[in-house]
Amino acid sequence: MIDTMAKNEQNNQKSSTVAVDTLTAPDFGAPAFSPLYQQIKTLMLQSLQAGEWKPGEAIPSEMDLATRFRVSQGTMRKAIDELSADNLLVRRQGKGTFVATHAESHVQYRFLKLVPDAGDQNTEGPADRRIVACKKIRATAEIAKLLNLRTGDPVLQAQRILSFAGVPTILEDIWLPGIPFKGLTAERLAQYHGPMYALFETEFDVRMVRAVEKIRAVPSDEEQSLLLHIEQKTPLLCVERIAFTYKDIPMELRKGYYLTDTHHYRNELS
Amino acid sequence: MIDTMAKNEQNNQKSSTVAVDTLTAPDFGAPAFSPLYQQIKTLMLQSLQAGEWKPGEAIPSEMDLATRFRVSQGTMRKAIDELSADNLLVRRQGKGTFVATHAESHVQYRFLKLVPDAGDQNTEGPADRRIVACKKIRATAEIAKLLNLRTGDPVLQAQRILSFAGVPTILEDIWLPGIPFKGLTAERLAQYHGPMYALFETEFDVRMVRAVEKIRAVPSDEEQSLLLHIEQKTPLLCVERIAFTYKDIPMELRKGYYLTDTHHYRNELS
DNA sequence: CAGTGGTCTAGACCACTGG
DNA sequence: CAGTGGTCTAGACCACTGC
Repeated sequence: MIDTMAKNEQNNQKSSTVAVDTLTAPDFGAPAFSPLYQQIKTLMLQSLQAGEWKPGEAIPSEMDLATRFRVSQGTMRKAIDELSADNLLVRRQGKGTFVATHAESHVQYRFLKLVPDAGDQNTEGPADRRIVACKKIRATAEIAKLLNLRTGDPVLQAQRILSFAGVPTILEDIWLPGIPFKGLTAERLAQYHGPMYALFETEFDVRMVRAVEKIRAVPSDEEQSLLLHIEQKTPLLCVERIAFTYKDIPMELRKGYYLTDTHHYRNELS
Repeated sequence: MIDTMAKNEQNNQKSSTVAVDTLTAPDFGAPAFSPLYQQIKTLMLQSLQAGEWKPGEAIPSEMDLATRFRVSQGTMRKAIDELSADNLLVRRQGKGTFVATHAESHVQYRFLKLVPDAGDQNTEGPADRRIVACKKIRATAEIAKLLNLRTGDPVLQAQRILSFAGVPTILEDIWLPGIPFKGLTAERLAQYHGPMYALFETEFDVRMVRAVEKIRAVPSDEEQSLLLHIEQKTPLLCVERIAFTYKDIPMELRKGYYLTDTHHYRNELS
């Protein structure tokens, strides 16, 4: 019993916190209490961002990480739990914990919420992607603002069409910041088969982690009508997306125009 | 040390599981291992559904519940954590854990994702709700299917318009199963100021917990154009929602038509 | 079989709330 | 101040995976 008590007194919350406090920013005046697992989570995020573990790879075991950060398995676990809840990590019992990736994702399109009206989306083959255009431009004021750039900064603009069962259904305009995506060409985009975000991961070390979408109903203009083979002023679902990497840095602006006569945008609320 | 070992052997996972296994359904052939905290979660759900604690009320403390279910605080905590993650409970440090409600919700409209284009939605006053119609009908095949009823079952149909800053922006058709909402009238709907789901909670003991939405772009028809003061065939965001109570029972079908020239549907992906 | 994540416990102490 | 949720630990054992 005495032995047990001694242990508890040594390994209580305060002493453990001190052990890691040296790793956190000094708190000038602000108390800003931050639990241990939060600090660990931040450190893990930095490792992810720095590319210490690549998408799809396994990270060290809970015990190894707990030892590395000098915390208990429980605390390490809580940190991983949160990263897992944020879809940055994926746990697999008996195998390990892996860095989330857009490649081998169970659902091919993690961010595409358009599904066929007929329930079974498994009957639907993979989308046919066709690159229409891809060129280097300079950021307009609007694009610069949304991508956190300056007006005139280099930007890569692409346009593509996705068809389901041969029917053109989605028209997308995509803007990418020029620096991180230096070297991306229409050819590279066209020849790649698979989710675009998977290509971003492997070729440019850019991992899309989160996105915000603004959805509106708009009438199709002339260009859209031509490309999608529809009458002018057909109502389209306009989906404006900004996708972020780690640290909430915007890395893509995408304006999608969805034909919703055989498909719909599915959303869950809770 | 011997004392400690003895305790651990008594209070290990297996013996604790047995203590609660009597509360679970017998597992015919299927191993179907279910962790303790999951079983507790199920029991909590039943209490919530039975109305043992009303929306807005505090539930017993973690320790009390842990005692009641004969589990450790840690396990009880994990059960509550999950219910909290599902938005069924709300934890407030130092005060207690409360049953989630649509009334005193920090965000007035938990399920309404339409926000003004100009960032600051605080500048926008509360929506003006106007009931256009409310009558008892019999379920069509389509409505019956979506609400899990039989064709011809009694259904309450309502129509209303929401205006922001005096501008009619949302037109909604709502269908409710007749039995649980027996006694709901146009007058009651019209005189109530506040979220409709809050009224459902207090007057009919129906708590909306989850919803699925199908979103499309459609041209406005004649009726919609008149009610929203717009040209015919103006593109509208068609939002078809099915809202569920506990146990995934559908309790509302709602078809909303949103004008998206000054507002947009905001969605977060991760 | 060893290694990984997943569950459970007991106990201590911290942070926040309100009387 | 007592009561609540929140954090942390140490240690045990279970379930799953793959060699």
